Amino acid sequence: MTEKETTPAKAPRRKREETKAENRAAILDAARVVFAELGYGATTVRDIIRATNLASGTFYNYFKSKEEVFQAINDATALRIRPRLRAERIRAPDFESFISGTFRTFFDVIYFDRHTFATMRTQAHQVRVRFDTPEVIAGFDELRADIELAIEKGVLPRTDSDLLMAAFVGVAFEVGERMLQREDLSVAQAADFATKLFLGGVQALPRAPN
Amino acid sequence: MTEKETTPAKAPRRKREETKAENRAAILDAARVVFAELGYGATTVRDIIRATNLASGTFYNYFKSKEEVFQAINDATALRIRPRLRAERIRAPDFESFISGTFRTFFDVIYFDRHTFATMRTQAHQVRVRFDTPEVIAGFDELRADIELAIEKGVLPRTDSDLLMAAFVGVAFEVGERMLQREDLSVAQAADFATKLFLGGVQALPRAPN
Amino acid sequence: MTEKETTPAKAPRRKREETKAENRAAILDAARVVFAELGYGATTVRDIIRATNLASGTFYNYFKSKEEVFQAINDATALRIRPRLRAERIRAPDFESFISGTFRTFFDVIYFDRHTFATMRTQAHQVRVRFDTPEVIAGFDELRADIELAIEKGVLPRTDSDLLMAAFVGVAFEVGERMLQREDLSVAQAADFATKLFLGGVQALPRAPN
Amino acid sequence: MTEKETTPAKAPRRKREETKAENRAAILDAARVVFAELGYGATTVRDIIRATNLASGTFYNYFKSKEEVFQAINDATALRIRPRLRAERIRAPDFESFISGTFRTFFDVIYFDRHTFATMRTQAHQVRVRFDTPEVIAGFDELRADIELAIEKGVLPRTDSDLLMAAFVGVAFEVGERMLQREDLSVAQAADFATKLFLGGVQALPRAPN
DNA sequence: CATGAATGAGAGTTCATTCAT
DNA sequence: GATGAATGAACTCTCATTCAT
Repeated sequence: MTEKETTPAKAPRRKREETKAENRAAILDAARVVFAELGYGATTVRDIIRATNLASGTFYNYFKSKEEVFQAINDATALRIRPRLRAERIRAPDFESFISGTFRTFFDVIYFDRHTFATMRTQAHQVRVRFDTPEVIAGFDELRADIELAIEKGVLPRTDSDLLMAAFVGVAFEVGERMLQREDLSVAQAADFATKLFLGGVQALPRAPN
Repeated sequence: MTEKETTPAKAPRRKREETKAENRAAILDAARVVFAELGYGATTVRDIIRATNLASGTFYNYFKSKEEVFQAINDATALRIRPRLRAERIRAPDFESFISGTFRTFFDVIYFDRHTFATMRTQAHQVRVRFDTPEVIAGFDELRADIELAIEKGVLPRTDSDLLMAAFVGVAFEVGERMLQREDLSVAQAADFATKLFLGGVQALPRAPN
Repeated sequence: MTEKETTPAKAPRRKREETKAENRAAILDAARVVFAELGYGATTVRDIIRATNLASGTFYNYFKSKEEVFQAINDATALRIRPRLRAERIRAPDFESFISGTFRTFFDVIYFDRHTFATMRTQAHQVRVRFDTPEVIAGFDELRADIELAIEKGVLPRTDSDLLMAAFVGVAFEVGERMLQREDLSVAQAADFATKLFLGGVQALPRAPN
Repeated sequence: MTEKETTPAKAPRRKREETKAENRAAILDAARVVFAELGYGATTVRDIIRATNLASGTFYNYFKSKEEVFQAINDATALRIRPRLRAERIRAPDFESFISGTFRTFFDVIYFDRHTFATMRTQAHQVRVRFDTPEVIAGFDELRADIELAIEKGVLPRTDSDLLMAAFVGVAFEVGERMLQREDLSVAQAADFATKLFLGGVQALPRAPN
């Protein structure tokens, strides 16, 4: 019924909206790959369109600029990471499992998205670019709130929560990147390593399987 | 004696070479600022020249591309960091002072260069670019060798030295950046924090002054 | 029937393709003139665009470089010359008419294109450039095959066919050029001259009308 | 004496003039090579200087532009060819030896200069450039005067002397070029071929050694 | 005179963006 | 709404030329 007449062309209204969604998704996917390959600053709108099979003009029906695309990607990434991190923290019974759960979740996500993150490393001899935009970092910011809560409760020493956050982020991104580079490291192992380092320092680190 | 007065044949030559050195420095300085402002990928050679009062063609008397400028900046940075890190490690009597000395030195250097590093953060919605190019990383690689040595000697548990390196780098850059952002943190405090985290985990962290 | 009226969907498309064809032709025409005026080596892509009323970027929608334009011009020229030369040779009953037909055809074609070829000479103190690119030469190469055939058949002495070809080409281009320069020489006269020279040497040359 | 004091530097006056002559020659030699390699239109002053070990500024002490260099080269070439052609013509007892002597002399000269002329061919797929500038052609123009003289005397039929000249030039350059390209052709053979063609047409051509 | 760095015009080319189709 | 050619600004880089040394 709905398909019978309102659409003058062959495509029913629903089809149109599907196409729109597909085009938008195609642009976002292409942009993720291209940003990773060329770096954000160096990629041009044309680079993004080229990685798509859309016409150049079509891009502007969806986004005004590469900045807007970037924003959209980040929003989507944050949307995937943040709820999971939050759920993890809420569920955690103690500080230890709160830390291990956070690392674990983070490594899970980047492993799932490894194709996007992986290409980011291939720019040999070049500057590394990390997707730690404000939006992504914001996910960790909630974590700081919890750190501060833990300090209040006496579970953690009354330390500089901002620096602890920074250290957390640094280890998460850096160890995560190695995990993606290497083939012999599981998400569990990476999470275990980071967690032990945070809980007990180098002396507490897991023995290498070797 | 020969150095006392202006030899008519030598003075001019000296003038020329001085100008060249000045121009080269002007380009490097401008590049540092512009890279920081626009991000490495987005800056063009013209952006660099514009930040200078040289003619466009002059750039190419000194560098072939922005990549080469970047390389030169990094080489200079590495040249300042690596010898100091190496000296530090050699001097260190035990693993603890080896770690603390390394963090301390690293934070010292980036604090000294804070104007370069600081501007790098201001690119609001943009991807952060880190100056961890191969050359800089190489400085840390020597550190990995020492980590492995420490493991051999039994000073450290037989853990994954690659991941330990990664964690080290992550904390150094991330905590270092916070140190530069904030006005209430000394090099000593940042180094103390990072060192304690590495040696004893979060429980060992220093109490905040507050 | 289907061709009778303007299909609202097709008319626009046709317009586009017409414009494209026009632009391509405009570039080729401009290039012919500019190559002739400045010489091939000295003309720049921008010179070609300037001789057009297209925007600079438009050039690159059609050609990648001036080399490619040049190629296109030659292909078109060869396409006009070669089939005619071939037909001529096939039709020729004996060696004499084969030679006279070839000269005649060649002069015919360059006379038809005289506006292109003529301007080529005006570059006063400059090196002359001849449009004897591989493609054009290839037309003559077929002629060499026929020369060799004629030698096999005993119609021609067993001489150096490569040199004979060279002489043929030299005379064709050089006499052709004079023909275009002068106003008192018809295609027929030029062909007659060249043919007689080839068949009987200077003693056989036609008497000047004077 | 002359060396003792007027020259403040170590070089005596004579030395200076020698140096000047050397520099001028170096530029001309370099230009010959470069013109041949890149084609006249495409070569830049810089290309010429680069093929020299002089500084860029030095060029302008000798020539104002590449046009001027070109002029100088042609003058020199004409100076080498024209007197020889003239001597040849004067010496020739009859029309036959006049033609054969001219071809012979021309092929002699380009063979002597084969390194310059040879490189001219290597520009595969590119437009061929010939050094038949007005100056060089002028050498042949004197030949036309002789042709007309021969016609007056009745040695030659009263034909179109301009076309005969053109044919002469065409064969000379084209056959000459083949001679340089091939390794199995002597100057004598090439001259013999061209001469026989002019004197008796294709039927009179020399039998190939094969 | 030789030198070679500085200059800015101008080359080739790509880009973001528009808009007729 | 999709298309893709046109546009001209802007980019990378080279050039001819000058001139302090």
